[in-house]
Amino acid sequence: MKVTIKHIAELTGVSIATVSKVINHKDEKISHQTRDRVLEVIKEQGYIPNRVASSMVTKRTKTLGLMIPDITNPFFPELARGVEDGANEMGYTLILCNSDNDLQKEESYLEMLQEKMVDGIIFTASSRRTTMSPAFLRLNIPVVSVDREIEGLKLEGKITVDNEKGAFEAVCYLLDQGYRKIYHISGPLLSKTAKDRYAGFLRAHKEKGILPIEDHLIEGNYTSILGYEHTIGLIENHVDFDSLFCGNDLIALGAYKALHEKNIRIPEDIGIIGFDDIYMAEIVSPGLTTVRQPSYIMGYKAAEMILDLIKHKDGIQKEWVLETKLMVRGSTK
Amino acid sequence: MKVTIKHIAELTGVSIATVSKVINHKDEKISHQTRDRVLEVIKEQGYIPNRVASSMVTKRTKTLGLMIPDITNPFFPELARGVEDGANEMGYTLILCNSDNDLQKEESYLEMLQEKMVDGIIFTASSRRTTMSPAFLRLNIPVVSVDREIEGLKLEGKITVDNEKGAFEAVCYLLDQGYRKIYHISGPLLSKTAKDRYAGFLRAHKEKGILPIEDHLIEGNYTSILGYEHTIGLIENHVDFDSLFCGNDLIALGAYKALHEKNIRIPEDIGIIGFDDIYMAEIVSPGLTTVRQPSYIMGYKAAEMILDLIKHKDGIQKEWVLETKLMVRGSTK
DNA sequence: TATACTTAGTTAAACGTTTACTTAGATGGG
DNA sequence: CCCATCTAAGTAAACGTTTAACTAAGTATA
Repeated sequence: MKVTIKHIAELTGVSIATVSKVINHKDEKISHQTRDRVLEVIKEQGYIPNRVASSMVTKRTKTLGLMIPDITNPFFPELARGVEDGANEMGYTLILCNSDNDLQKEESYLEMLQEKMVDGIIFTASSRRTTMSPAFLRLNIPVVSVDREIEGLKLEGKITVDNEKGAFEAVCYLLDQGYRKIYHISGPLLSKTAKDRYAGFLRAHKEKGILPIEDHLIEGNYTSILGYEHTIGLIENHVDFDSLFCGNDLIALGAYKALHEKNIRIPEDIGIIGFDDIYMAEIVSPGLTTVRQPSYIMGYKAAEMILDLIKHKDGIQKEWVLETKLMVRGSTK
Repeated sequence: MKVTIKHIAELTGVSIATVSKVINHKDEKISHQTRDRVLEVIKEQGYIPNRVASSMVTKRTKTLGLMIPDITNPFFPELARGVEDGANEMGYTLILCNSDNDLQKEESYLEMLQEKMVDGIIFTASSRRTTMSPAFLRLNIPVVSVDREIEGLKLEGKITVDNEKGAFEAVCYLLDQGYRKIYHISGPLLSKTAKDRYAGFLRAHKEKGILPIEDHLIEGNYTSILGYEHTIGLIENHVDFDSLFCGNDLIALGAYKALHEKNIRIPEDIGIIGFDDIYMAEIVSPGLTTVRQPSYIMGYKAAEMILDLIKHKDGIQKEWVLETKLMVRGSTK
């Protein structure tokens, strides 16, 4: 049978309240002798506190929910790691939810998390989500969104990156290097992220006076498969392009594959810029020039912020727009 | 204030037991009318059951712990996805723990998981773990180990891959293709996984009568950094080698980088084989020949197995040794 | 008509903690 | 010596469920 606080109390010859107090370091009013005796019995019995019982009364589970589209997408492990490290430092634990960009799955996970009484949720919205469901709005725990934002919704906290500016700088760089026929393979355009990156792409052209480029947009879905296929498409249709600004690195790596297959050189024939700076961007040859997102930091900050919200700290900054950084490597000349 | 089963009972005019029964579909003995009325009130009030409270009495949290070294290592997201999908199908939820191959962190997570009363733990041991701590042995919930096993320990369940055979086949393939000077950059050799792969490497040479190769082993740590550095080392020390059998794909990709930098062609000058078949193996150019591990399936099976163990199903298979598969791509001739 | 059985519930204990409140005894001040 | 204060505990309610045991009313059986 499992040993409980009650057993410890009996064995030590004190009340359970006393045991509870020493466990929780509320022991200013406990004498050294009793405290040491309790501690000794706890150790000898291998007592492990039952946190579900204490959650019952404290109404805190010390658990956070992390909802992301897919941990298998290389952008997310870093972010998840950041969240986990931040949470862990404060003694919190993380429930992982992969929504697969599926709104229904997202909803059902959201409900599960509420049932499990998590103290807060860190949320990277499905790229298909454009609005909030009633279930979401009914949520009475803090939520902070990371990376992707939902237009028109006020969440408690928000951590994003300046996607428009990041894209703008990347495309400016391409233009400055002399590339003139840039195509953009984007993510799904109903997500704000993809829209913002496209907006940066447009503004760069506008400011540099390079036009028209209306048909230089190809909508993808952030996967390397579509990156590959769209690039193959461009080549086989003899489209005249000299560079690719990809909505993320996965798309860019798909493009790499297509170009390699067609024996087109990077960056001599075609320049490529990605977005995210996933782990592989550096490993691949040539190294992928890309817009770095501080994904680990985003996760870490999200954890910090949600913990502050949970503790009702005030005066905290509830919105962070982090800076991107252009990482110039070998895929651009 | 949060709405509880008690409110629902009052509003409907029945006892809380009745409400509980309809919630849990133990309603054979409940009339249609009351059931519908209860359901209606539940909906209208937006009632969400408090699973912490029910865990208290059922002694089930419907939560699993997943302990892995690092979700940031591309091998693990797939595995984690498999676990999550398996767990989710049965209404279970996953607590993610990254041990960083740090025994102390592993211990403290283990304790946390016990405190949170998870119903079972899926465990990929730290590569540094060679023995089980008392905390681990005290565990009174099912544990299944995936991928890495701990020598001399009997866990309830075990899911592995035949690493020796996978390595054997890979190295045989290299030898069959005419490669004769194969170096092996391994993982940390105190892990059984790394040892087994090395054993396969040795056996292949033995069976093909190619010897001696005692000094063809370089110990790495499963990171691309060491893969890169060791390869650079080989080249700069003018070691005579014609191919690399890498302990995992990350090492192999590090080697890619080194070889590209030194303008050495793959596979013409140097052939490379990796292990795992991570996502990138296919994307990279040339495609990486590698030993595929069914990581998603391993995770999924682990989830299945632990759920069976939790339910005390008997007659279940408690040990799976899955097959690897050599994926021949462009990095070998 | 008495008895047994069925139906549709209700009652109350239990799960393992935390915590506000109480208490018994010791100490100190006037 | 009496009252107030302090110290080191103990008491018991509460958290929101589940579930075994009970019950009251109706129905079928002999």
